[in-house]
This record gives sequence, C-alpha cells and structure tokens, in this order.
Amino acid sequence: MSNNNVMRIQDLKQACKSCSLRDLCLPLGISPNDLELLENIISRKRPVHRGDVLYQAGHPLSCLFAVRAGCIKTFIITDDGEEQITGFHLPGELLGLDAIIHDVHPCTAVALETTSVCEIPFDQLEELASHTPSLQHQLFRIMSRELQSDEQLMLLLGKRASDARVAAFLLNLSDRFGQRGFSRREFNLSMSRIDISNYLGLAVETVSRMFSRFQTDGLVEIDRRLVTILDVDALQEIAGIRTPNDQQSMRQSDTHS
Amino acid sequence: MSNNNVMRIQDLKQACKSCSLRDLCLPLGISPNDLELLENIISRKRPVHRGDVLYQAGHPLSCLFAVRAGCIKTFIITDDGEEQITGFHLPGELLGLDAIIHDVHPCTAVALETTSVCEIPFDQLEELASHTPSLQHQLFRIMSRELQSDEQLMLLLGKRASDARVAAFLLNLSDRFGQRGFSRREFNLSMSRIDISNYLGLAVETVSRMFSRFQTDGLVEIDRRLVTILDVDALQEIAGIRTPNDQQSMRQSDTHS
DNA sequence: CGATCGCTTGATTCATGTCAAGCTAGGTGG
DNA sequence: CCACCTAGCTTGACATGAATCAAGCGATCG
Repeated sequence: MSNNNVMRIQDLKQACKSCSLRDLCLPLGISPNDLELLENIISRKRPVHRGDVLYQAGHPLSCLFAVRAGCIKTFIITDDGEEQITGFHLPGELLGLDAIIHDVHPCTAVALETTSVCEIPFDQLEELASHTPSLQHQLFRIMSRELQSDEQLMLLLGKRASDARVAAFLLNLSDRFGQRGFSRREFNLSMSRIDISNYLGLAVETVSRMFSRFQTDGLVEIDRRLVTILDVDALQEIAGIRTPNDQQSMRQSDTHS
Repeated sequence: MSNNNVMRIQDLKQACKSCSLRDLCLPLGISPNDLELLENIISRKRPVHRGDVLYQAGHPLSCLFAVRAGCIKTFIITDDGEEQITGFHLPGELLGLDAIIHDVHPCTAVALETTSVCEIPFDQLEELASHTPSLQHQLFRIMSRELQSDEQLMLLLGKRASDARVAAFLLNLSDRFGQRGFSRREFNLSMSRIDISNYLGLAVETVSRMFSRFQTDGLVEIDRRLVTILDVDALQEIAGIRTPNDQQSMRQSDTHS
C-alpha cells in the first residue's frame, strides 16, 4: 500500500498520447486534436485489486472501461446461478459495450489481478464520437472485433474437442500477449484453472489433464501459472489451426451443401 | 417466377418510413429528416432464394444487409472445413457488422428461404452516421444487441445440456417471431435439423430426439418444420429460464467466490 | 414409380463429466 | 521455526450423456 500514491500520480500523468496501448485501444488513428478531446473525458483510476468488481450485472451503464494493465474477466450469470465467463480482457481492450442496448450491464466484470483501467463515461464518449468521425470509426471497429472474437469462441464451444479448446486458449493468450509487446513464449495465467474451464465449457479436471498431456508431450511447460510454449506448430495442429505451410495445400472453397 | 416482377416493384416502393420493421431495424428513433437521408443510401434488392449467398467469408466488406423478410444464416468456416453457424437472422436484423474490423467478411451469409434484404453501403452509412447522432446511437445499440445475443449463445454452448439448448432455441425463435408480430405459439422453422444441430453444437440425431421427447411430453407439436408451442413454462424450465413466479423466490446475489 | 434427401429411431461407443483421493504451495498460529 | 490448514490443482476410477453407427421411414422430385 505504500506505493499506492506513487502509482496514482503516475497514472494520472499518463495520457492516451503517451500510452503504450494507443494502437490497440480507442486512440488508434485519431488525430492529435481529437485525441486531446478524448483524453479530457477519460479518467484514470488507481489500480483495482484481485477480486474487485468493476461493474455488476444489472447495474446501469455509466462508463466503459479500458484495461491498461492487468486482466479483467467478464461473465454472465443465469437465474439459477450458473456463470459463463465471456472473456478475459487484456490491456488495450474495452469493456462494457454489451451494455449499450439496454443501458444495463448484462455481465459482471471482476479483476483477476492488480489491474489499472481507464474509465470513460459512455454518453460523453458517444457525444464526442458524433463530432469525431475517426473516433466513431474506431468504436465501430472495436465492437466489430468483439463480435468476431465471440464467433471464434462459439466455434470453439460448439465444435471443438477438449484438447483443441485448451490449445486454442493457450495460443490465443500467447498471441495477445505478443501483440502487446510481451513474450509469446512465456507468460503468466492470471486466471485460475476453474476460470479457464468455465470459459472453455469444460470441467476443471479436463483442463488439468490437457495441461498435463501437453506437458508430457513436450508441447508446453506449465509450472503453476507460468506457461512456456515449446511447440507452437503442434499446438496449432491440435487447435485446428493449420500451420502456414499446410494452409496453402489444405485450402478448399465451395464445399457447403 | 411469374410474380417476380410484382415483388420487385413492391419492394422498391417500400421505404423505411413505411416499413413494418422500423422499430427493430436501423430507423428506430431517427427523425423524419434523417430517415430520408438514410433511405437514400439504402437499396432494396429483389428477393434472394434458398441457398443464395449474400456474401462469402473472405470477401471485402462493401455493404451491410438488413433482413426484411425471410431468414438468413451466417457461419464461419475453419481451415479444415468445419462450419459453425453463428446466427439465424430474422427480419429487422442487420448483417455484416463483424466485417468492419478487417474490412473483410469473416462469415458467409446464405438465405434459408426466399428472403428480401436491404443493402446498405457501409462507408456511406458510416458517413451519414457521423452527421446523425441518432443513427450513430442506433448503430451502437444494434452492435451491442449482437454482442449480448452472442453471450447468450456462449452460455448455451458452454454450460447447457442438449435438452436445454433445444428448448432455449425454440423459445428464442418464438420470442423473436412474437416481437415481429407473428405468432409466438406457431411458426415455421426455415432451417434444417442439420442447421439447428450445427448452431447448437449437437448432433442431428440429438436434436431430433429432443424434438421427439418434447413432443411425447406434450410440450410442443412438431410436424416437419411447423412448430407449435404447447407448454411455454415447461420449456422455460428445461431451458434454465425460470418462470416469472419462481424468479422472485430464486433470486440471490453476491454468490461468487 | 423409383431415387433421393431429410429426418427419426435404436444400438453401441467414447469422450468428458463426476466422484474421490491425494498432492503442493502458501499462509497462519502455536 | 515448525506443524497444520486450506485452496488450488492433479490424478485415478467410474458413470453417463451425447456422438457415432446403422437402419428404416416418409415426403418430394424427376
């Protein structure tokens, strides 16, 4: 807690234009002038901690949240108390877009580790976007990206066996860490095995078994939550993603009834 | 084919302001002036037929499509040829939003029956939206709605047993038909059992068995593709959606670890 | 009238869930 | 500092729901 002040001051100073995430987050492709306007409506909160709730299902939408560091999970919860995790959100991602339609959050968002977020009042953002075509465009792009990644998850949940789900999960994380300038090869899981199994629609035991199997097969090394990817190609094969070489030869179109 | 011309003329006359779908589709909440501008960029195509492709995965994004009558399925297709249907789209829904991020359609869209659509050039729509806050807002709402319905499907695919998936599917269709002014009780499935099974992540045989079971249990009557819902409450129970009465007593919050 | 396609139904197999037990790291209190 | 406790994870044994395989039915179409 002694360095809380230090972090807060640092946070408040760090604006979008100097943020390392500007190419992933809202500011992408926005002119310096417009960027300044955007910065004015964004507030940088001091870090939230593991287990802290950003917003809860049922709460009215007031702000969107951009993850700056750390990791946030979002999940929907049914009447009978079952949860389905809808995403693990890494730096540069925007949360709360699914709340726009009813002005109410359908998901709960919880920090998986110490995480810092930017808070963006949605009505102000929308107002600004209506004068700022590039911002509007970027918002459309972000929502579209979300739609596409949802489709990928549907495919995983609907069609893939347990080993493919786990492999795809690891590769997806690896890739996203890589995009953010971290190692694609070695990274930490901020979510528990239970979270992973929930997200992938599997039992915890199944996830654990797949981790073990991949490890004995020499594809990864997993020590507690530290993952080291050893054989990307093999994992891609399992995940149902052909390697670039194979892709060429496997390609075929017009094969639907 | 003899009434093709008749339909075409009728189509071209029918503008957004007189369209029965204006409360579901883009025009919602848009002023008459703005509506006229919107109408100018929308073209009404004559009907497409069963099996016709609206757009194919990999094609560049040029237009969004609004369904006016009929039904369109969208699906992603993996390198190894597996398909996952991502949605069945009824009148008033907008297709192609997932293509914005990369200017390329990730999905293929195919008509399940004779279907008429409005074609909306995306760049013009975006341009218009940047001058028309109400249109921008409506676009955000539509994308947000899509995100939410994706989350529902994830829950279904990740957590629910086969009977719950099929029950939820029937109730969802029933509800959407109801919203469009059709009967909630009796409707036609425009998709095959294979499509349903693909969408729900099940085998065809399982879907068929569930239909049979629901029928012998007196919950529905299914004759070929004509569905009659007989016991909504029981279906909701199976789908994991409590009836309004139960909901009250079952409610509980703050039950996450 | 026969062929085909979409669907249903039954028998069997298999992947994954469930149950149960044990392990390990990290935290807590004596 | 050690012993215990707990939570999270792993591993094994077993149960089961849904996939697969196989056969037959019925409507539609040429």
